[in-house]
Amino acid sequence: MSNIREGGASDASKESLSLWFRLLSCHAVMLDALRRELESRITLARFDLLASLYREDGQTLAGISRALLVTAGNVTGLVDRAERDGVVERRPDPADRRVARVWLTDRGRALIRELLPIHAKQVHELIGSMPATDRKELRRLLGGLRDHLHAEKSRS
Amino acid sequence: MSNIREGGASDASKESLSLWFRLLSCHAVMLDALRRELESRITLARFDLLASLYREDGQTLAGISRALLVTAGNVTGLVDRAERDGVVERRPDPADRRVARVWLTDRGRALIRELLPIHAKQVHELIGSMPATDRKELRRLLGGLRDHLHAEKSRS
DNA sequence: CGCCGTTCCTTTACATCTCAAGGAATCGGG
DNA sequence: CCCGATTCCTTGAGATGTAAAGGAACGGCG
Repeated sequence: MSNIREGGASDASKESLSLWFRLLSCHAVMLDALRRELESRITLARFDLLASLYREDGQTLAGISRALLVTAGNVTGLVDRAERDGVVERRPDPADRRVARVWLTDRGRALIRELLPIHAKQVHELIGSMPATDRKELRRLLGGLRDHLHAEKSRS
Repeated sequence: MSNIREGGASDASKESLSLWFRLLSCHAVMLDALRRELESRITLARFDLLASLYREDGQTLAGISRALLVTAGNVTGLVDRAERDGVVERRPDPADRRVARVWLTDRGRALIRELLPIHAKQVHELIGSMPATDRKELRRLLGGLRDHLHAEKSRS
């Protein structure tokens, strides 16, 4: 009704901002708690790397970059350090000499197998205190937002 | 009903994990879009710093650390670089010689005044494509989760 | 075959972030 | 007043992240 013209944020815009701040806040607090839980064993970035490889071993660096939503340059360093510490290894792709595929070592697989349930438990402890109804609804709406965002992104 | 004993994640735990992954995904995609919009003018971390000071000028480093949910050591460097670039300045606190308070310079204030509406507009463009009803509900539920998380944190 | 555009990975420079340790100043209780 | 605990900030090492540039390999097309 009002705020058709500019000159300050509209109510809808303020509401979106508030939603975004709340999402940021939830994200930061949860990350912090998860970091504390796993930090003595592994960093969060490496956890994400190993979890992604556990889901699909032998991914290319470019694939990992897309899966983890980080730049390719970042993945190079992440894999370097993980390889140095003996939890993954690069192997050449026989069909394409540009490509390096990354595989879990036995140690890496054992580590991520051990940590995944701890991580899941921690996430559930953080979120589980919400009423089940709200949790279901929140999950549904976040899925909707995620889909909207992806649609938005592919448009540009 | 089932999954009382362990041996794989329970349904509720899987649901929590899924919720968390969706939140992570929304966070990453939105941050990426926001970064692209502002990146030629300012980094996101500095934007957060200036926005926080614009809301309340003359905060202490410890206060900024709490407001931005980052470590004190990080704030030192962030303020160092912002000061080097002339958008903020440290001034001693007359009542407590341990404390350095951070103030926006005129340039810093002009910059954040210019960027805030751009940022708000961008956030609303990203989120606004959701149905208004869902948006309101999502905002409400994120508020609930945030409060649950804070309650959880203060317990430990 | 030969060239051109694309994809894949790495490298560089730099900003951001954490944790841990430490120095300086304040505060509170003897 | 003095001393121990706490608070505030900085420093240092190292991991994580981005953007940008560049080398190497692939693939298609004339």
